[in-house]
Amino acid sequence: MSISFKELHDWTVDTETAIALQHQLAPNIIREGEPEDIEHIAGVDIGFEDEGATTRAVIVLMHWPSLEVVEQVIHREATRMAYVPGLLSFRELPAALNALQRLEGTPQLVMVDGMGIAHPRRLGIAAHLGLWLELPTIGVGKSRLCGRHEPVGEEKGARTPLVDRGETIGTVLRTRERVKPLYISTGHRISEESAVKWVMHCLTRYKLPEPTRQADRLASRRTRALREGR
DNA sequence: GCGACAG
DNA sequence: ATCTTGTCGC
Repeated sequence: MSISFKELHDWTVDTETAIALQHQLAPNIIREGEPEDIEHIAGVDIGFEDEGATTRAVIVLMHWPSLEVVEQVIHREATRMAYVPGLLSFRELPAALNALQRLEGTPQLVMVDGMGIAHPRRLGIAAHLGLWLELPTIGVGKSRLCGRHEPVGEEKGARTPLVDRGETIGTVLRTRERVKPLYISTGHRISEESAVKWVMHCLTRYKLPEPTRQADRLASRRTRALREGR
């Protein structure tokens, strides 16, 4: 897919600049909407190799509603920044964008590992990516960054709101029985309700929705093959 | 000042 | 995130 990459080549910034940028960008996030004419959904997964020196971005493009993988991209590049809670997007987005640029197809919805607006400054990696792509995005987190919530029901589909400073910023969702719940939050151009609905739509027999699960699976499979092959 | 802290 | 084998349980 074609994207505008103006600042991408020197995106490394210091902590204060990153935080200022988040404060500046967050107000532009659109927390409502119902993505339409969905034909393809993309899953984004970021991993690290060489003790963190290399960043690996995996993109999986999947057809809806068959959930069949139609395209995949694995991109590697030098890691730019260290991990700092709250500044994840500055560390992982460059690689994700370069990987997306290599994607031939274009998704109408994107799912990302991590938070959408369920972030201290309401600009988690999924929200930041959505703003950049101007596409609907959903944050699919495996653990909590901020906010509090009541215990979640045990049955699949059980949910409870994630609240921070009096504001509902996401949904804690049980995607499978006897497994830790996921933290779903709006990224951009989609309502919380719709975000949860799409995650549910993409669930099969696993904890993660297919887009991110397939991206994860592809990442570990290739990494393993590479290791065993040398 | 003391914890908490996506991936 | 990543390092790592087997093992207990639905």
